[in-house]
Amino acid sequence: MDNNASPQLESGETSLEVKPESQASRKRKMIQKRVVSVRIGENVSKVKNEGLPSDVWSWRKYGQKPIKGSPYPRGYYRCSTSKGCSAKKQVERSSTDSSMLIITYTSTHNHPDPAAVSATSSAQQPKESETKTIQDLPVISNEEDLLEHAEQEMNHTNSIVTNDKVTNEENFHYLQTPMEDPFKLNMEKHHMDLVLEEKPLCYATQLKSLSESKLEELDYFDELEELPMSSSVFQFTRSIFSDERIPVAPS
DNA sequence: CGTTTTTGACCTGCGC
DNA sequence: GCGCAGGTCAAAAACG
Repeated sequence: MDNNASPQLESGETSLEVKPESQASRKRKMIQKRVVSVRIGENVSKVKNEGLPSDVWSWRKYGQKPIKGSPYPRGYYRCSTSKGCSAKKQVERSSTDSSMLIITYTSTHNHPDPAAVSATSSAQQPKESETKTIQDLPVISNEEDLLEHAEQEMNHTNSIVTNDKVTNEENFHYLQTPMEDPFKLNMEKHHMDLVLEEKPLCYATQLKSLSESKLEELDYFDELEELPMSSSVFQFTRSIFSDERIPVAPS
């Protein structure tokens, strides 16, 4: 069906391997992954969306599997924005913190940012995709849904969860306040587009300066391999801005 | 009607 | 070599 053809070619599409050590200990192949930790805490009710800088894309769920160490299943999503796009992401809840969502991005988009594209066509939004696309989005309605799930399992709303060992590859994780549906982010396709406007702005303000110039570098490195950046801000920036904003030069 | 979600089966990689 | 676990595919159902 897909043009990708090969079924388990995941490892084949991306030759960039990251941290063989941590990955090796994990299992399976090691492709370039970006792990993002999102906290769905009490803010869920106030914060309406996202947290994922990459939800400007459309994702199609293609699988779900229960994870051994975690009581929560993991959802597998593929980019549906472009047919041949190999970008994928996995969404799962932290086994230790039910209020934490672990989103793992794999591969990169081989097509321009949908938001950027539309912006381009409109000859507007010269900016990136950080704060765009909000216009088409109505308003979130699934939030309630989300809340239900979130609240049910996370009545204890942790105040600040550190990214301890929460993840496996933990390339970099940053906490946000948004919410993502644990395993049914259908909203993503519908509402995620508008996302990033409220909270991201806060960071954007300061990060922007960084991102504007660093972003390029970051992306660049992203493609190369993980950067041993020590600055938390840096990491954060990367996560937010470069996560999926990878220009991906098809060359 | 077209697209996405759901769900079970199948495949692959790793550890023992 | 076997078993376990993770990741993906594919058919059917659901949804807009």
